[in-house]
Amino acid sequence: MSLNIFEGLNKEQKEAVETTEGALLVLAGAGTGKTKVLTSRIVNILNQKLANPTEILAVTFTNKAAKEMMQRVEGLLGYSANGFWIGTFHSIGLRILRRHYLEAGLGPNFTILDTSDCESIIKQILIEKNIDTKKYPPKMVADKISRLKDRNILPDSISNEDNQIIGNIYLKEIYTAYQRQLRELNCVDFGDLLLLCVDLFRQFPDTLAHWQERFKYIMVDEYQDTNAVQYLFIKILAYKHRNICAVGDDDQSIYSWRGADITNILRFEKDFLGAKIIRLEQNYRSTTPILKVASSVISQNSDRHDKTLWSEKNSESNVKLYEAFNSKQEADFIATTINDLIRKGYRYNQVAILVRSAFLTREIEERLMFNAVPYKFIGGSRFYDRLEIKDIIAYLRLVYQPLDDMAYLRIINTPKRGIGGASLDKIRNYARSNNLSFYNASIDLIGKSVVPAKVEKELTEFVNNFENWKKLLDSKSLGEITKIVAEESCYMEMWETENTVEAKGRIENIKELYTALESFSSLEEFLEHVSLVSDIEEENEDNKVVVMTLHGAKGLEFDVVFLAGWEDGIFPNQRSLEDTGDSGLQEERRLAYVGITRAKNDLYITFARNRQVYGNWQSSIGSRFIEEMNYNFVEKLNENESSNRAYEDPFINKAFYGERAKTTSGEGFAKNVNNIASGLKAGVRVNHSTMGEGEIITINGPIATVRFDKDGEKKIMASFLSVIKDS
DNA sequence: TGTTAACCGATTTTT
DNA sequence: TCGGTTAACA
Repeated sequence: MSLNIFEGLNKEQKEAVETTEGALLVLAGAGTGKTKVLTSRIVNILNQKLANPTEILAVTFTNKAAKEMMQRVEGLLGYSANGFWIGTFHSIGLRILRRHYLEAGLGPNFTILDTSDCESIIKQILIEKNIDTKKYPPKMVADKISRLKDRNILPDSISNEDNQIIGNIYLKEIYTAYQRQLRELNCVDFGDLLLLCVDLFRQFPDTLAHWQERFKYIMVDEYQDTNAVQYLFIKILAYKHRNICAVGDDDQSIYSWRGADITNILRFEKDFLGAKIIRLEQNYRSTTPILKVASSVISQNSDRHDKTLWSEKNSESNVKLYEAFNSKQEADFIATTINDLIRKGYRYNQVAILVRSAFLTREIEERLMFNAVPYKFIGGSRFYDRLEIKDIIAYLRLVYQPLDDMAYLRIINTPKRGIGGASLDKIRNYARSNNLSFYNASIDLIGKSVVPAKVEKELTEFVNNFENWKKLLDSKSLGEITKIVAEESCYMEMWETENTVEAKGRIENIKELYTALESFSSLEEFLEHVSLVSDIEEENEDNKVVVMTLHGAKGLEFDVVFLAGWEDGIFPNQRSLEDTGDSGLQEERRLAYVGITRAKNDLYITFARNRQVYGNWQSSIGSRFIEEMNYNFVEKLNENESSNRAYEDPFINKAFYGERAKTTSGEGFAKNVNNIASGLKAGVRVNHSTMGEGEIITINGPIATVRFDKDGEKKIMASFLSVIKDS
């Protein structure tokens, strides 16, 4: 057993596995076998008896990655890895918080709120503070707080710069109120899972010492995606033994907008002095042409660890580039090409279509359907996020924890029980003044005639139901209990009476939930799973083409990949450039790199010169990333085809085939092509849905300066303007 | 309290 | 264009 873990490892991989002591950064390019290194390394440490399984901490970002690591370790060891500290950052944080909940200022059995729960709390706070939620959407504010948490900033330590004004008050006030509210509800959000851990370590040195002592070896996967808190969490824990191994690829850092800080990986050597760096550059996934194209694009980025992937998989087949006249033609090309591939012996599930934004899949899906290509879209709404599932889970949460006001509020009037805003206000007041949860207040209120008799009757039934359901916990399985809950609450009936296709789907989902529940041994375990895991395990190995966003494809590989919608403005995404300038462009480029390196054998890149966006046609030019590709390895599929030259605009053709203004933020004529095609230019009278009519003064790419008849000069998004035709 | 009409706004989403 | 949210009604 102990000998064969080195079998099949290349020199660098072997070195990484053998380097157990000190700080080690493994720069693992796409497809270079990083999981293999991590798992072999864990097993090597165990084999050498350097540590017990519980003294090794291995953190990942996704449950999927954690699960895979677990399974591969088990495969190498030959026994179960249950009890190993292999998990996502959040699940590890949770494990620690559960043990130290009092020190962390939490109650027992605290619950984890999802993003939408958090947003509704923020919304409540904004309304209470008289802030216009149209001007300051709760989602935006929640996002700001979440980013602060990513950076290890609690309300007290917020800097002046970060303490923005929201309406008439400071962000700090909202953040403080939010945290107070979470604690009152005995809840944490995702950010808290790590933030509170780090804070706990800061406040309780003994507790920290215990964990520092314990974890002799620490490993971090996808290090390029760590945020400041995660970095701190790891760094603090590694302080005692100083054995930290980070594995990642700065070129695949694509989550900065979620707080990931690429500088963590870029400055690893400075943070961990004496750190060793090992580069894994041999790629076992893609053919040489694919890697050449990937390298040529990513090498345009300035802020990166230099490395070059190579492969022994040579191929005659270059990367294929297809230019479509419009998005329909692009989608048809993809669908018919897939059908050709199937005829050549490929299976549907070897093929993936990846796009920058989810809206791009709409037309593709339509043409796939038209051309009878079976597909599945991955990403969309997650199982546990579905309305009906969240409702049922709210019932279960309230069975488990009567203090859970969020759950109560969600379902008290679902299905309709005639308990609306007015009655709820009375319950809320009673609960507040008696310091009770909504549920307990409801129990108290029965017989007090505070609420109308009809409401009181409904409340009685509601409470009685819950008391009965609680009694079932010991005698029945979770699936059975849930079925009883769904039926006795009349929740199922609500959908059954609707009798639409949609309602039928919801009923199916709920039934699927019954089944899924059977694999959990306790309600507690299930509720924890729901909070930290986004989806029910998908075991279906359907033979279908996969359609998803580039972000969703990270970590996956396919024989054939189609990268669609490579148009400037769409990819790289306009907003990304506007918001974050050059660093935004670099991240988009990394996204391109991630997309390209998903392909094992065949890669198709497509773009459409005309595309319908939000109902109106937009003209675009090819993505600048296309021009960055090494053309020795690119085959233009329709270079001389004249049939799709219906849109013969010499200006646009020049923009695509000729030189382009070399700017990072996309200024210059290239981006104005869209505007010119839609008739937007200086001097033209335009209409804006809220500002009314006005005249364009200047226009630069997506931003137009317009003198409005009513409000004077304003900068406005060009896409929101429509040309007024003179009569 | 519940239903309908207009209105706005619109990337990416591992936990 | 489309879907989610709000404001106005019945």
